[in-house]
Amino acid sequence: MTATRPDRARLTAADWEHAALELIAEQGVGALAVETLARRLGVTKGSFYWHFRSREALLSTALERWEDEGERVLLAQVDTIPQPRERLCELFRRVAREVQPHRIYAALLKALDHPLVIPLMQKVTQRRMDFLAHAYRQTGMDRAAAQHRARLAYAAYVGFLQMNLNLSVPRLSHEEYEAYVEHVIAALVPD
Amino acid sequence: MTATRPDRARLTAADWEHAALELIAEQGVGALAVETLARRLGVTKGSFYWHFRSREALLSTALERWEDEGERVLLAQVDTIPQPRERLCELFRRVAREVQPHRIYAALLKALDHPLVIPLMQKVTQRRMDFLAHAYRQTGMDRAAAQHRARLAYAAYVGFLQMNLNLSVPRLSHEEYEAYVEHVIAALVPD
DNA sequence: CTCAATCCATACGCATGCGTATTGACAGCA
DNA sequence: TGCTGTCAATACGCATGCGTATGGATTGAG
Repeated sequence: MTATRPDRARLTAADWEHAALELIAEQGVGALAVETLARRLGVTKGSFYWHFRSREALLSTALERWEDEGERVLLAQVDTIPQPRERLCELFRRVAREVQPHRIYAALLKALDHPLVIPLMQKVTQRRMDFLAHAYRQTGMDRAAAQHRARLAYAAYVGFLQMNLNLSVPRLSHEEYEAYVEHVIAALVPD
Repeated sequence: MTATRPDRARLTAADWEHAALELIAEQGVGALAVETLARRLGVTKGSFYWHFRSREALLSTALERWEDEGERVLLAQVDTIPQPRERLCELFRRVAREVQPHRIYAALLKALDHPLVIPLMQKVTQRRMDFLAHAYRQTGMDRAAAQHRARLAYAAYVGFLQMNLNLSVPRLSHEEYEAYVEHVIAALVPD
């Protein structure tokens, strides 16, 4: 685990994957080009094709890495909160706070053309909606209502990301943002 | 206004624009290529560059056309409903029914990289959110709450489109879909 | 010190897709 | 009938970006 890749001359596959995710976060999946990445890392294509079979291969493993490192931490933390309603509120608040980690997610929303991105996002979406539905279920909702509410809440999340990160709809001030989050919690968390 | 372009030999700019929107709806903005379109229309590039200066020019006018023809009808119809709450419910239900017209919108959500798409979507988003905020205001909400609720509702709309049209998250049956819409209305329309 | 494995540079081939240049076909009109 | 404007076909140039081929440099093991 080398800290943020000091500039030792030789690279590893993981370095390429991290750089790829960084580039995706900044400019989207479409901007992920081999020579662009190479320039960023101070090498040439020659290096890349030693570590990876193809551009697709890099994208594939990078996305895999993102899925692994992504949400485990957050969900694990939130899962320890005993009160069901409090757990949902806290989940919403924490998700609202972490704007940075969502940059890649927002970029992937713009790449739902791509054959590698689609199944990944399907998995992630399903897992998260299941988590939400389970949480809602524990607040006393019946099965159907919990699933509908989970879908609604996750749609609101996805749409919000789309509007704020991909569009730059008139930026919310910090106060407005906090107020919005509380409004959402009031509207989507029962009682 | 020729009905769905009968195959007269000569084409007009409007034909290209319609075909462009059709292609965008099916395969996204990225798939909008000059020669692809030409093949569809049974001609070659030579024709295209008589009608348009460039690919960007076509995309630009096609998007303009979409914005014009898009939402005016729906919003005008809904705007005639006197009761504020009933107006919101009806808006939600009608939007829910029209799945087809949203295909282009969903495609544009995947193209929020593109310099022509971004400002267009900003305009459309802002206009629709203002409409929603106004409607919520008329149900008795204060200004801030109405804007937050409008943002939430529109985010839910965008996210839902993204999940259903761009992802193909486990398709909802017709009954489930209807139930979901009613759940959303219950959650997002006051009283 | 030598050798082999690892990592990278350089130079190329190739496909795609935009845009241009030139010529051709066909209409209506004089 | 000939002319002109409109629409289209063909052939090309050019840029981008992927992938390959081949050789050079560095490192660690023996």
